[in-house]
Amino acid sequence: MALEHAILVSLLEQPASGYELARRFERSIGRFWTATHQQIYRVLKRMEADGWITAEEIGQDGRPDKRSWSVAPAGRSALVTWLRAPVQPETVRHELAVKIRGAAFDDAAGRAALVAEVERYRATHEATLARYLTGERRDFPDADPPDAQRALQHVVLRGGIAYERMVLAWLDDVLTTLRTLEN
Amino acid sequence: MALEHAILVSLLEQPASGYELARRFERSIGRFWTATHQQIYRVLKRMEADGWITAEEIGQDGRPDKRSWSVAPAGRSALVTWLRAPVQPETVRHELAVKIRGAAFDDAAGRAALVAEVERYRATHEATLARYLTGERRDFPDADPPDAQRALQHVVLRGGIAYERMVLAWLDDVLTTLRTLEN
DNA sequence: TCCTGCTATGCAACTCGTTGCATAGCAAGA
DNA sequence: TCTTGCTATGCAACGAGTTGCATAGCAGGA
Repeated sequence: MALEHAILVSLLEQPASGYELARRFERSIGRFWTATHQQIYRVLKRMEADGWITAEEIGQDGRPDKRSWSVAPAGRSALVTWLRAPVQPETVRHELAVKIRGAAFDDAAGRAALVAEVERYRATHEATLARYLTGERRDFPDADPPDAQRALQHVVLRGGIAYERMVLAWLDDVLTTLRTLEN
Repeated sequence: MALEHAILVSLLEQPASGYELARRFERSIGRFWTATHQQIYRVLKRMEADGWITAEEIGQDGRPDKRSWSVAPAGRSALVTWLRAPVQPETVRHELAVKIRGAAFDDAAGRAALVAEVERYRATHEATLARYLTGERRDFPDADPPDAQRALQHVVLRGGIAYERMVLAWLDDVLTTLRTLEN
């Protein structure tokens, strides 16, 4: 219900083609909202029909043409309306937590496999944290960024960093707990 | 794709009716997996057809009959198969983060409204943390719980507590940032 | 007495998200 | 030369999740 609005924010920060949006959703925006290129193209079409965004055709030689999308006034006012509506409680899907509780109904071999899986999972989160920290040093070197847009981007990034640190600490707790059960 | 498995774990921990499951999903399981009663009833029907669970009819006077579900051997082996498969990367939907970045494109009045909204949101998370801590004191008073099932439930609960603490700290950061922008 | 809320289950319609596939040309490496 | 991978867009089908509504009896308070 809010993919439209995530796209509006991203396009206001910087106009983009569907393909570029999909890559942003893999990177920075994917930190708090995931979407595939299919969803994005479908929603872009609907948003164009609603007059929320307008396209500029860009011919490129050697590559397929692309359509660069910008936010129209109607899109901007739709965004503002949504911004001022109450925040919906977040919906959570932590598959790993289900598996951890499920491990009580598997045997020692299954729990050993889960330990390996948690270690793999931990490595991906460690890599994500490293990526965030690199991005922070690159994009926010000043202690006090001046404009609102950058300050808000930074505080959201700090949220991502805090989340990853919390996850890593918890996964260590999980590993300790799982290993204790093997004795 | 994994609601079935969350239900299997819950029913292995304790058999339940669809209605009771729905309440568990509002409470403890909802910490890491949300589901409405509609989803649950539909999935239970499919799981019964697949022979994963069996029902025991319980007649109650003064109340509608209920069907108490237990996990059949086929369900248990389906769970074990799933437990040993790789964990899918979690899909995130943080509407609030979208709104925070979107606030750069609203005016001072809109940002003031967002501050109020973040405060309301913060209060719900503070209440959730309090609920978790109360539950922890009630269900895990010992330093070292003996059996695997309880130890695993506890480590998942500690994850929920760590998450809520992280969110509260981040929301304070967000409020400070938003208020700085007003000057 | 009426209204609200709880237990208990379910249908129907709709939207959202996922997966597989298709096109098409260029660049770079094996 | 062949294959892989990247840019760039899209269709079709399916599965998952959401919303509104319906039934039904009991308990408790206004």
